[in-house]
Amino acid sequence: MTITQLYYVLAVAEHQNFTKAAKKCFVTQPTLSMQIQKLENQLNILIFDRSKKPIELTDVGRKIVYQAKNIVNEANRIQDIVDQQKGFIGGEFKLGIIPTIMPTLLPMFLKTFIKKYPKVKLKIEELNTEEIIMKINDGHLDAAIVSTPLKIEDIKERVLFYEPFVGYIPKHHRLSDKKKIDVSDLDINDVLLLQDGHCFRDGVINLCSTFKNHKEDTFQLESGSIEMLVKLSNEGLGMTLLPYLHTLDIKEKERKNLHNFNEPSPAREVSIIYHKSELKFQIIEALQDVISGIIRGAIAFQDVKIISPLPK
Amino acid sequence: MTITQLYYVLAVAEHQNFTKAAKKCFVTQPTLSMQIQKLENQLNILIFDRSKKPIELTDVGRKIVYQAKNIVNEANRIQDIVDQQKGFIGGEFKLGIIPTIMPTLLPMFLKTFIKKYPKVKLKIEELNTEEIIMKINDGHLDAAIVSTPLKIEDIKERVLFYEPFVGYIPKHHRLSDKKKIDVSDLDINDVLLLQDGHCFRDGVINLCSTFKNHKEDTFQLESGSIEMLVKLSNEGLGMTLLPYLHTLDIKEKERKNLHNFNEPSPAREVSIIYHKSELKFQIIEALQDVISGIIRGAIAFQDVKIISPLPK
DNA sequence: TAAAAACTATCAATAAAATCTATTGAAGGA
DNA sequence: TCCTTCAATAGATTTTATTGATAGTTTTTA
Repeated sequence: MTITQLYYVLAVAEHQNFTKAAKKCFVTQPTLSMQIQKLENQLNILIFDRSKKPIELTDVGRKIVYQAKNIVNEANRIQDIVDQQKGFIGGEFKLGIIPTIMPTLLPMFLKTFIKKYPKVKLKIEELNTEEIIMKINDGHLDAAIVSTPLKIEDIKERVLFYEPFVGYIPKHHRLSDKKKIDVSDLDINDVLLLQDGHCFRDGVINLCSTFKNHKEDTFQLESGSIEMLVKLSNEGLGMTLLPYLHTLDIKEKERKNLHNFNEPSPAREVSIIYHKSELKFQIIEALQDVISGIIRGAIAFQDVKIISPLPK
Repeated sequence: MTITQLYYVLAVAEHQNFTKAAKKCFVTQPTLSMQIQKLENQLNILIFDRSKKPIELTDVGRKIVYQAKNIVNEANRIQDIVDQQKGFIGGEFKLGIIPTIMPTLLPMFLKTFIKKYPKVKLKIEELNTEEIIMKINDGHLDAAIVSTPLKIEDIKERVLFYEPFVGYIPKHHRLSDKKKIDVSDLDINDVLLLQDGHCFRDGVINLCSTFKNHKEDTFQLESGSIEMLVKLSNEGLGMTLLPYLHTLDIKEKERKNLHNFNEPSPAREVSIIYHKSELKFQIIEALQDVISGIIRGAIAFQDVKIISPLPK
């Protein structure tokens, strides 16, 4: 059994077609056919059911593909280990970012980063925290930028910055006259939230529950984007909370609706997280450096109180 | 990079000698030298420092060996997946057992097991807990039967049974008139112990320390086998404690010296432990089944209190 | 201190394998 | 029935792994 054979199996499993898989592997179709047959003979089982069109995996085949993915992933890490040793900063790097951080942070650091580290091929994906954790664990992501602390086994966290929450309070709201708002002013039933699955939603709920009871299960408007929250709020549907960086995008005439919190302002902790194996650690450090540098100019630091991003 | 190359690297890392490693791999020494050189060239690093005698790993080498172990282990699991699918339970299986369990438990289950699973080639080794943990981690053992809980990272435990402690109290001993003894009766200075390195010794010490101070560093008779403990005890050198299964071997005329504990009787937890990668899991489950079945008939269950096998 | 032993690297030869081109054969659709 | 699609097969070719012999070191032994 060779790693190459496993790689071929994965290609066929993915494309459900020997010819296409062969192209992806830069070999001819007979090569794939023969190598996979050889593996099947050695194991004395069939990995693929060739009678189905398109080709399907057998039951064992499915298990073998799962394991083969593991093996190929682990094998790829050997090169990473070597790169790390050499201090080489380059190669492909897959970074996940949660939706409420992506649109504000990415434009701030991306240009600087690719200029400083031109050999790194950044592949950035917008994912929610749950997906990110899975993908870090199975090696589909090298690192991610999320709201912390998560305290997950096998995953390390490095804080990038603390992003205060800012209240967005439309005209005629009961709080619109207060210059600075306080956590104790908040009422969960009056705060517009993001849809389920966003950790910023959970952070806000945690913040409100500090003083009030849990959310009542009455009708509640929920939105998929922070931009939309602002619009809904302008319609008079309630106040909302924004992460500080999002307030930089608020239009001039709406800025008067922004109300800072009394210090210590509630804030979310934003970190870069990665697997404890610390593969591609040099790139992770490079990212941390660049982002921290950029942020130092953007967020004037204040006294903050970190709100957990975890549900319940 | 091939799995074979990684396997060669592991062999050399283990034996610190190309020639011996080659023998273990059933190839000639030049094969190893060349394949490892090829890998080193491809990665453009040195895995081994050949200037040292015996050969040592370089810093990167150490990391690569760690990862190579992962990969080779995961690769071996492919065959296990196939075996599992076929319901095949066989192949070589290396089992470690601690000295205080070996002589009583092994005869009880061995015949049944090899009769039920004739295709499994059991290789059983008597080792102490420390050695067992090392060998499970480096893959020299597939599983082991030890006293638990150990709670060691990367090693899983499955409880087989709870084995109560039984007092062996010779004539004229201060406790020999009590029908049932109590933990609080014990005095560490009066209990014959096994030599250092036996976890049963540590268990007994833990048990005694529950009520008394630590062992005083005066002269103390210590024995290497439980059989010997009984003999020493018969000589009037003190009482001793036996694991329940050992009491089944006590001669008829000495049985009157056995004194059970008041419930909850102190007991040791006996488990089968194995690496978290769960290689050869079907065989581990088969062993568990057979042993649990046998034990159900041998130990009438009672209320027990588990004593930790760990020193201090 | 010289000789022997132990050990790894190198070389050329060879056995084994992976891969390629060309072709066949089977299944599905027009 | 005749294409088209696609995997399997055959035979040739290239690549790779392995071997035995040997050279060059270092370590051990006498």
